[in-house]
Amino acid sequence: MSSDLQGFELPLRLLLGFRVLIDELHEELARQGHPRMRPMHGFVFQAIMRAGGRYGTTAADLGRALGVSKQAAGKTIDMLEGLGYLRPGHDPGDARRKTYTLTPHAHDALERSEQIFEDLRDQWAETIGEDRLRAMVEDLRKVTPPDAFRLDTPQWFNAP
Amino acid sequence: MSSDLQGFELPLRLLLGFRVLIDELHEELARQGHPRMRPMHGFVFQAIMRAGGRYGTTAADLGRALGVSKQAAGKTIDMLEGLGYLRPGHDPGDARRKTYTLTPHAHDALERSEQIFEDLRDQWAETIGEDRLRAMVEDLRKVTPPDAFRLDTPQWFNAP
DNA sequence: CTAGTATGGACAAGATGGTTGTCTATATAG
DNA sequence: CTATATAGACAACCATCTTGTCCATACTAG
Repeated sequence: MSSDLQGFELPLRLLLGFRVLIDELHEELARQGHPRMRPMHGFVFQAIMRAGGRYGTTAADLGRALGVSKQAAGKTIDMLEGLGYLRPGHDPGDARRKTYTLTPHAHDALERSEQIFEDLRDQWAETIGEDRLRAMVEDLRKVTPPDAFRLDTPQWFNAP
Repeated sequence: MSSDLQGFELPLRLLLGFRVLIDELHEELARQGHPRMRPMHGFVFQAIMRAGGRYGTTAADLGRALGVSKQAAGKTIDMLEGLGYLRPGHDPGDARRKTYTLTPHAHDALERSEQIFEDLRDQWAETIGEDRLRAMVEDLRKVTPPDAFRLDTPQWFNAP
């Protein structure tokens, strides 16, 4: 980055760091049988695991978890179901709820993501040192909200 | 963040760190007379300053600099011109080029952004320590591309 | 000088991914 | 039993970026 960015360097490096990890994750995921996974799908899977109830997660649940409308969440669910990552079900105690749970294919994607992130983390540790990397994450925890799972609008940096 | 994210923590914290800075920047910018500035406009201003020629930057220049189509860049330019951040001009040596340069209002926004980022940086330094913060940026420099000004598609984490 | 090629800008159409609003069916609280 | 809240389906709309086409201007090789 050229010298004239000065004050912009901290945010920019954070964004670039994120991009580097995410881009490499998805290159590798594509090689490992998940070519259609998109950058946010891993987060969506996590949200689906945690947001729902006993019998799975509904579009409304997911929308609340991700901070988007239930309609937007519904479209994401349709796509993921089409890709074989979600399986529909129902809640025997509430006939309104159309639930979804992760398929084995989705669990495979999550496990591979974990492994790939771990490998990338190890590469970073080799470059900057394990202690420094640990310090970085620890420090970031101190300056970011503790439980920010919602990213609020996924297009937040384009949003009006 | 709950414990089960494990490997996702590094990328997530990087993204959250970026969001925290950008959100606070724009809250403060709004207070300081720039309520319509959007998260990427600061980067666009930087790109406009550096991407063009002697007489300013064209939509095609900007598109190349940002990694988007010239049409998309043109729409961004239209919006920024409408907000009073860009002034049209022309290149006396090339009648095809419709150039744009930053207005004083845009320079004001850039200066205020610099100042606000500096203040936010100081807050972080107070929380985690000046040395640790410096180490963080230094380390991120080592693991990110040196001159990545292009963010390639601005919607990269939604892109197909 | 001229012919061919490259580039800037305008315009239109389409994809994507989000929004709000409305409707019906089911649940739940009083 | 009635009133209210919520799930889901459907439709309309909006924003942003894309591709493709077209014309005017510039550049380069002969």
